[in-house]
Amino acid sequence: MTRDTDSAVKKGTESHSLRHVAELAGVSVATASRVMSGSSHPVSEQTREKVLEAANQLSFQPNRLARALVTARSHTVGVLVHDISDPYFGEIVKGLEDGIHAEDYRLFVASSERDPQKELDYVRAFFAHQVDAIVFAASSLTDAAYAETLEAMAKRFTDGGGVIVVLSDHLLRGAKVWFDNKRAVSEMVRYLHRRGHRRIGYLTGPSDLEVSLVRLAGFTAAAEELGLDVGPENIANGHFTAVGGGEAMGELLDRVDLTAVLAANDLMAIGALRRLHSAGIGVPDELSVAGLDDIPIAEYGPVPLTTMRVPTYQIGLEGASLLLKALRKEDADDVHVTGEIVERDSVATIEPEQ
Amino acid sequence: MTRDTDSAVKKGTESHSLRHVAELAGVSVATASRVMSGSSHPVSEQTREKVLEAANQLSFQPNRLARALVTARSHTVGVLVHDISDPYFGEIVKGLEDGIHAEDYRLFVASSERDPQKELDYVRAFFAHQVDAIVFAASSLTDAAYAETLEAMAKRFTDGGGVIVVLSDHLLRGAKVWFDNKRAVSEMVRYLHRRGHRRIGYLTGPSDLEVSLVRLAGFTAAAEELGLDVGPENIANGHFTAVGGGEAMGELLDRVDLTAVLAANDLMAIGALRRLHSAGIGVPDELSVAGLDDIPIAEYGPVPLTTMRVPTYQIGLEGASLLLKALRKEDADDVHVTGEIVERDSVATIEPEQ
DNA sequence: TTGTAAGCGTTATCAC
DNA sequence: GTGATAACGCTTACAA
Repeated sequence: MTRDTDSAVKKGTESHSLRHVAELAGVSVATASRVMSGSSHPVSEQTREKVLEAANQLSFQPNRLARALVTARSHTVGVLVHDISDPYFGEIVKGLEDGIHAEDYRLFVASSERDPQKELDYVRAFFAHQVDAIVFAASSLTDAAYAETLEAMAKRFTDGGGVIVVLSDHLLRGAKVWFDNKRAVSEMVRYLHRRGHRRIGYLTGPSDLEVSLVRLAGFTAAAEELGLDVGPENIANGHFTAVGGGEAMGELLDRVDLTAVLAANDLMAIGALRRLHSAGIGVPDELSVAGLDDIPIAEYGPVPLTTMRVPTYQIGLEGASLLLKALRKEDADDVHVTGEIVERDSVATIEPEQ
Repeated sequence: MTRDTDSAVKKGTESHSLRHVAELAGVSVATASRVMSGSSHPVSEQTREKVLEAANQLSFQPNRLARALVTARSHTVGVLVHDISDPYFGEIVKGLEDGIHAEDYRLFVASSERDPQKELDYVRAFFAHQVDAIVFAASSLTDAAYAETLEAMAKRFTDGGGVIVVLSDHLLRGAKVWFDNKRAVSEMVRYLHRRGHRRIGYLTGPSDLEVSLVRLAGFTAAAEELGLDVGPENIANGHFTAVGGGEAMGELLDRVDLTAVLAANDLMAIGALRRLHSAGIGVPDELSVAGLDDIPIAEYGPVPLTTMRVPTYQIGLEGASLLLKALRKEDADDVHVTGEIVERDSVATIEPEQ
């Protein structure tokens, strides 16, 4: 019961299968496959050329889906981010993509918007599409039911040979590219201290986000270490946005008298900057402001922001490298990347008091 | 020659196939398929429940690759952008993703970096992965060999039932979401004119990019229409970056005396802003500057930038809707989206001269 | 309403 | 060095 044996060598517009190539080359499908897949199985040079010629003539493209079905390797990777329109994640995705392109892997991208349900949906969808690896670019959410489900799913995935890479603090274990958020914040606090600041405020992010907690820990740890007098009144929280930063800044302004404010991320710092601007408070003359991340906007804000550069592109690239290694069953250590302080104009050097 | 009939109902950690579900439910694979795929083929309520129960117990996830192989629908879409770390594309991708998520489509993302070879590679890879549709988010490149190859590939793709969506000026035809770049620039010129400006400069982008040409055409058309005196000396070109904009601004400064400068995009405008700032030229008091796109940075620049908002998220969303319609063989008209001018602080109203 | 079996486009096993 | 042919996990005639 053949379908269209006759149409064998029709050089039309439809997509051709290995069978067409084989027929045109006058060889078996098996042989054609061996040539096209770069198999190690021997094929005579003459035959190889015939096949290549036929494939070329038909513009043959092997169907990766079919190949995936039999090899159990889809050559696809799923990456989960919080928001793909955020350049932070955009850079990571770019690094990942550049890293896996060479080995001919493709990237599925999903933006969860920090919605636990959506996040689980996307991971499930990745599974359905048989991705070889999943990259969690963002930190995990702190929803209990979500955590449990995700962990169970991850276990099945890795047990089945799937690779998990995390590029952030995450409840899931897997190959990890590691930017030490706690240490980064501590370092920024020490930097401010070095510039003479003693009364320092902190704008923290939403407490249901792991990063928020970690970064906050970095602040309190450094404050304690340096013997700074920071109580709860020195800390205000808001969303990881400019608006959130502005509001938090407003709170702090009402509560305490400070010489410097550190924000949990640049967006919040920019919001703080704008708030101070509209309140007529000069930066850095009356109050210093520092951020964290060095997003593109940081440079162009009302006052060029002093912040710490998180090497996002590199994180993506290292993640890709780790992922590829894991896929090859090579083991590799977690990678630790470090940021560096980018000094711009938002922090003043002052005479230390007390 | 059965493989592991015995392991039928093993509730382990490996991934299960329809066969396992069928065996656990005590039905045939066909019946299980009919339930899981939501087929219209009748299945008794009792059987359906048994199957659902079994699937649930095994956490069964249908293998989309296998399904795609037989239905010739992969439920994947590829999107090609110039740079995924650019929020312009990030927003589009987000809109696309949100739009196709509901219908359970997944998104492959590829960043071509405007490299013709890379772009073709990615498109070929999309084909190999049997995407149902390809979205060209960025304008096409103007390389002749590239154009020819791409056109041939596109023809084969659409002939085979593939859907092409373009979200920008593109050599390829397909469902189109349309932002009239020429008109947008013209409108900005008219806006500057309304604010009293007569001596207007233009910072244009690289001439090997279609958008550059189209936007430039918008400038010259409006200038002519308004009887403005703009010769070649009023136009400087540079890359679509802040650095490029700064350099182009420098050129203009050396050549002509202007009251306003329009940049082909916001990044260039910001570059111009910075250049003017360091040259001690006040914006908007001494010179007005306007951009185009309304990227996130626009608001936070040295001077909040007056520009035109390109509804990127909406473009993505409409693109998704068009794509879904085409996939359903419904026909739909191209969608025309419009931008609106966002007035900030970089443009002054002046007394028209001459 | 259910089941049997062919087939999607590959690769892999086994003969020759 | 080459070729049949059985998978991979699913859908879909066609039968029953």
